[in-house]
Amino acid sequence: MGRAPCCDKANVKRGPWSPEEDAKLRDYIEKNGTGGNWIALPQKADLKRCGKSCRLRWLNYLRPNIKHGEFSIEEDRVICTLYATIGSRWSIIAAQLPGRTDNDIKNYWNTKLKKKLMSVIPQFNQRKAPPPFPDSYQNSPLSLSSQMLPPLSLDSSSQYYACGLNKQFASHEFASLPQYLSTNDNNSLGNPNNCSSFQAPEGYYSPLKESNNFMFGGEGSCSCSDGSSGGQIGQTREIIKQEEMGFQDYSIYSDYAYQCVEKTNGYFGENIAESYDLEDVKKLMGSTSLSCNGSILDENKEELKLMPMYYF
DNA sequence: AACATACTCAACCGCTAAAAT
DNA sequence: TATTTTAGCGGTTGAGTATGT
Repeated sequence: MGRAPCCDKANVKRGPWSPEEDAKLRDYIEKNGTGGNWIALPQKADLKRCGKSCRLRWLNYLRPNIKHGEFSIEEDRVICTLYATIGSRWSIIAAQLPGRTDNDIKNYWNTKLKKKLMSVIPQFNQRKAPPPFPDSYQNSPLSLSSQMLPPLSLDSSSQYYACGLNKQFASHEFASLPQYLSTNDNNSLGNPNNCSSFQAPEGYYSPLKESNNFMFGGEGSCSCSDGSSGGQIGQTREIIKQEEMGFQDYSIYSDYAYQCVEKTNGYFGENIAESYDLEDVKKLMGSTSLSCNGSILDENKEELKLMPMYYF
C-alpha cells in the first residue's frame, strides 16, 4: 500500500488562476501556512485545484517578496556565471537571486538573456575554431583540463590585477574571471616565489601573479617580484588573444563564454556543463566565483561586450 | 484596420528522488 | 522490502499581447 491519491484529477480546475482563487490561496497560506502538505491544501482552502497547481501558483506568483519586472545587470551576470558553471539548474540559480523564481529565470534565459548573449558572441553562431597555438608551446608545462578547476582561494581583503584589463578587482570580482591556478599548489597563488619561466607567445595573454596580486601576463607589463619576466601560470586552460581583448569591457558573460570554449574538440559550442555531479555543485556553490555580492562591470558602460577567449 | 508573425510568461507535463504505508 | 504517491525540478506548451506589414 502506498499513499492515498492526491486529488480527483477529473474534477480539478485547470488553466489560469482567477483573482478570487489567488485571494483564497493567499489568505489560507498567510493564516495557516502550507503545513508541508500541498495535496491537502486545496480542500482546506476551498479550492478546486490540484495541490501541485497550488504550490506552483504560490511559489511563482503569490509568495511575498517575489520580484517581477526587469532583471538588473548584476542579475544577468549572476545568471550567466551560474549557467556557465552548473547549466540549467534553475532552482540553484534562483537561490542566488532573492525574489526571483526558477520559472522566472528560466523564462528570462530562454527568451531574452540567451539571445542577448548570442548577439555579443558571434562566434557561438559561427562555431568558429580557435586560432592555432604556436607549435613551440605544445611541450609547455601547461595542460588543458576538461574538468572544472577547484575554486580559487582568494583573500577578500586584497585587490587583484588582471593584466591588460586596466583595473583592479576585488576578490569576488577576480574570481569571476577565467581561473588560472598554480600547477602544484593552489595555496601558492599569490606567492611571488612561484613565478617560473613560462611566457605566453606574442599576441597572447597568459596569467601571471605578482606579489599579492594575480595578473594575467603578457604585453611585457607583467613581471614577478622575484625579477623574472613572463609568469608562472601552472595549469592554464586558455590563452587570451591580445588584440581581441576588450580591456574595460570584461563582461558578465565571461564565465559563460569561458565554458563554451572549453570543449575538447577546440570549437565553440553550447554544449556546456554536462556532467557535474552534486559534489561538483557543492564545491562550486562554495566558491567565490559564485558570489553575488559584487559586480565587475564598469559603471559607465551601458553596452556589454564579450572578451573573446581561446584555449589551446 | 486587418492580418500575420514574434514574443512573453503562466501553467502544465513528465521525470526522479524521497517519503509514506 | 515493495509499492505507491508526493515534492520538486527542468522542459515544453499555448493563450495573450506586442509589433510589423
